[in-house]
Amino acid sequence: MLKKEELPDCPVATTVQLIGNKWKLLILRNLLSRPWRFNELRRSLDGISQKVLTESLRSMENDGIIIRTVYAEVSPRVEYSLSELGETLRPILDAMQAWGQEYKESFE
Amino acid sequence: MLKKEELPDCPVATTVQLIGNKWKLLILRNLLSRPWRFNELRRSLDGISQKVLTESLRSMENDGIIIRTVYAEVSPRVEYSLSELGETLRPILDAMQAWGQEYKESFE
DNA sequence: CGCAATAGTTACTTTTTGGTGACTGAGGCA
DNA sequence: TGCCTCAGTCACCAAAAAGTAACTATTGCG
Repeated sequence: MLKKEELPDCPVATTVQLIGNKWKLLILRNLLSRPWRFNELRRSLDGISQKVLTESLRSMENDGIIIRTVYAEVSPRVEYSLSELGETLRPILDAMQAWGQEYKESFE
Repeated sequence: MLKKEELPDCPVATTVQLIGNKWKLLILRNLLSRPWRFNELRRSLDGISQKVLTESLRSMENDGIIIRTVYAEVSPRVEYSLSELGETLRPILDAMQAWGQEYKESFE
């Protein structure tokens, strides 16, 4: 979790620092609908490497926007879900989704 | 300007491909209020190098979200402003601004 | 026993990105 | 005359990000 002093003055810059990155945004897009397992995310995010996926998940967990839950099962199951804070990011992703939709439709 | 075939299926991924990058988002934040000159942007975006600023501006110009206007004056004046398409990004930046604000306030 | 799946970590290499400094050319100013 | 500003470009080098491959532990299954 970032400390207050490490945050930029500008609110947009603050948001960008936490989620202004390709893979984090795509992970969030997935987690908005339901919890996802590690390998499930990996298969869904075309082109992401295991390393980058773990690094992104760790970073988002540290920032308090996602929650990692380990189920003591066979075989091991780890689920990633949005925290309450993560849920509050939904309007941003919704706006991006809407814009992308419009943009793509403008080509038809 | 990207062609339709180069865009990912997912609308969020499409948006991310165009503006999912630290400096582009901060440039947009500035341009939402008014047109900015090159060196004015450079001074405002703390830590950006001239190279990265020009590259970001060129890329956004190619994608049709900003407009570069050269005024034949002494000394040369170049202004960057949002295109109509760029204007439609406002809700995304607004959502990011609102979230960052809330997030920062949660530390007080 | 040996293999498969899960969810990683670690070390090493490669690719991409970004930074630095020099240069442009036109006019303003002391 | 020489230096300043503006808005860049270009070449080169360093740093950061990402890819790759090997390895971990656990348990079930045939």
